[in-house]
Amino acid sequence: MNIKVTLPDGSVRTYKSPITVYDIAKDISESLARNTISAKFNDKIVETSTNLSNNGKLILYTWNDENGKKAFWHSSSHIMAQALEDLYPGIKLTIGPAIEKGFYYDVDLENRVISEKDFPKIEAKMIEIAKGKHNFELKNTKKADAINRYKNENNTYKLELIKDIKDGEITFCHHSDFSDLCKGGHIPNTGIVKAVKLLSVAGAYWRGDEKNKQLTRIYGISFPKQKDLVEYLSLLDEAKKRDHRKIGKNLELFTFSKKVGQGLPLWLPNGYTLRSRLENFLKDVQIKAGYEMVATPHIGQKELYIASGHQEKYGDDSFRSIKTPKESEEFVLKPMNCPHHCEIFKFKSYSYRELPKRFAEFGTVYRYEQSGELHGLTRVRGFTQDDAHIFCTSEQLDQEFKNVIDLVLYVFRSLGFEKFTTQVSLRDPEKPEKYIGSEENWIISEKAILNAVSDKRLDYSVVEGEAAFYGPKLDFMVKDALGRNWQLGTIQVDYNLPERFNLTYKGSDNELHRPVMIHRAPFGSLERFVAILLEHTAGNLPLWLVPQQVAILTISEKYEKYAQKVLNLLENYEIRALIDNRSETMGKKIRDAEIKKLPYMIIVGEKEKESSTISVRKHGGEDLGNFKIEKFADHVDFEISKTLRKF
RNA sequence: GCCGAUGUAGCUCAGCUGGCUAGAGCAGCUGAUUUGUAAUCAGCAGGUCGUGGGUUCGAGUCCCUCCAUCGGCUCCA
Repeated sequence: MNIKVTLPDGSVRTYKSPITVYDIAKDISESLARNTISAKFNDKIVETSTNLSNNGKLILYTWNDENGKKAFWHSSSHIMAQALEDLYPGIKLTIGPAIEKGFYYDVDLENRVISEKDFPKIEAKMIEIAKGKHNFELKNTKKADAINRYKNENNTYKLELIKDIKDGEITFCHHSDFSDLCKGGHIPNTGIVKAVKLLSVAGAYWRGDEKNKQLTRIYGISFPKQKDLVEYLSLLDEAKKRDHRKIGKNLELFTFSKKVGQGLPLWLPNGYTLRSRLENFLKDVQIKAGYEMVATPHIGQKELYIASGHQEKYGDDSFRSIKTPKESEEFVLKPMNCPHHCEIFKFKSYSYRELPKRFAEFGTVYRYEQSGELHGLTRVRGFTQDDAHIFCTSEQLDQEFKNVIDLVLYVFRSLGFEKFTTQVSLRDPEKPEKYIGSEENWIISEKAILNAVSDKRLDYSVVEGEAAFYGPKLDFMVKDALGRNWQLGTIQVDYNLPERFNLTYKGSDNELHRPVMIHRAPFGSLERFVAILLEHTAGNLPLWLVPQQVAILTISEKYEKYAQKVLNLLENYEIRALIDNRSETMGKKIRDAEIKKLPYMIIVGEKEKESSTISVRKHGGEDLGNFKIEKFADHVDFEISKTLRKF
């Protein structure tokens, strides 16, 4: 029997069935066959050794394809599992998938411990196995046999996995004398793996549930060439240099103190300048967008959070309430601003004509994050949200939501975040007890968000179970230097708090109606935003934002007066500059200004003083030559206008 | 919170298998130098080696507690 195989370019080839993926690749070209390490047939990942016996669409993958890497890394995790079984007999294997960069395997070591010191011997074992060029073979196994095997091994994890798979669909992957329950997606043989590096060891709960046993997870990465590994490791090194914690220290932006407490950032003068510049930027934009600034205290009575539902939801896991001399009184450090803003809305009664009301506040909030979760400025216990709550009618919801999206996009563009993803977070349909509010309201709000994102043509993904407990949300995610995703901007629809706070407005029908509330924060938090911004720019902040834009370097102390004059003139053009008049060489002053990442260096000496000009050097080394000060100011304006456009 | 690792001067780091008063570079201070596009020279000062306990004749070094940090897991209003 003949089968027709359609290739990605649309061409159709006819083969005698059955035929392996490898043989088809070979028919196309020898080199393709050599490089093909995985494939997809009719939307299902197959092995290169898989026999095809019906018509279908075939995509061949090499190392250069995402799916090729996936098969490569997944196969590498099998090799690691074999190495681990060899070195630590009796361990229990659980799962070992490929991830975005590399792979891991979760094992139950019982009472043994693996630490980084053990990596070299595991790596050596892996390479030894790889060199054996063992073929990966996927074989069907009867459910009963699989169960028997893992019963003998006393591996409850695998038994749990098998329970959920139908008989007839259970496959094991074999290579060398190793085999593992596996649904497939392997490279042809172990010999293709030439370079291996284990990266870290960590605890990970079985099935991701804190209540389950904690297993040992070993992360690793592998490559088809040693050179690729060396390149990857140097890339990792480079990324580490962009770590905002390091840059924050070098540029004297922020610090932490053991005495003040973990997760409580202290902003240094430079950091404060940066932060307040961001605040002012957003303040201006928001005023143009019809927001009104408000301010609320850092604490509120416990009753406020009982009313909002936060106390019930988070009370036990947050900072405990503050007692006063009065026995019955309890205050809570505010973990969010919404309840306060609801009370602001209640200050007076609104007519539908006055809506939407948009109350904005840079509100500092405190959340007791688990100690192991704290991370530089990206995850802290005290932070400032660029918060606002929009109270509007149901009819206004769609438009308001879209306006907020536009605002977030403007903010991101002004700060150079071109690469971001958006995520729509909905309820977990399995766990309704996690959420408050009526079914009907959830449906309306989820629909409003989905409408808005498709209307705005955002590239979004939908994740169930990630919603806030009071409503669904749209998050803007940006990666840090090491590729970890962080949520920055967020927009959330909420029908519940207006209900709980009994918020109303007078409609055109002279009846009272319930407003809808939108929670939104374009930065998310100033702390996290600054962190990600630093990692993105490696500390080379946008010119309009950087605390000091120019260093005026004097050739010698004789030119201090002229430098002062230049500084004053620059100030007239609202250019922020400092003078370096130390008794140091020009080379030294330039070096220091470079390290501090000042965008411009102005050099003043005899020449400049005589001609009333300045010599300008750009950060990074480019000599821009001699300028009149007005011309330089024009240049700076022009450079700023490249990133900062009018809202 | 859990698993693993780390913690030496303001910063970056050295200090081998426990053995005289714990070192270096940068930053700081003092002085000399008055400089033309990424480090001028000299001198000085700076550390109860994260904390508390233990083992030992002797601990920066070994063991335990706690604290903090890093990489993950879980969590993230």
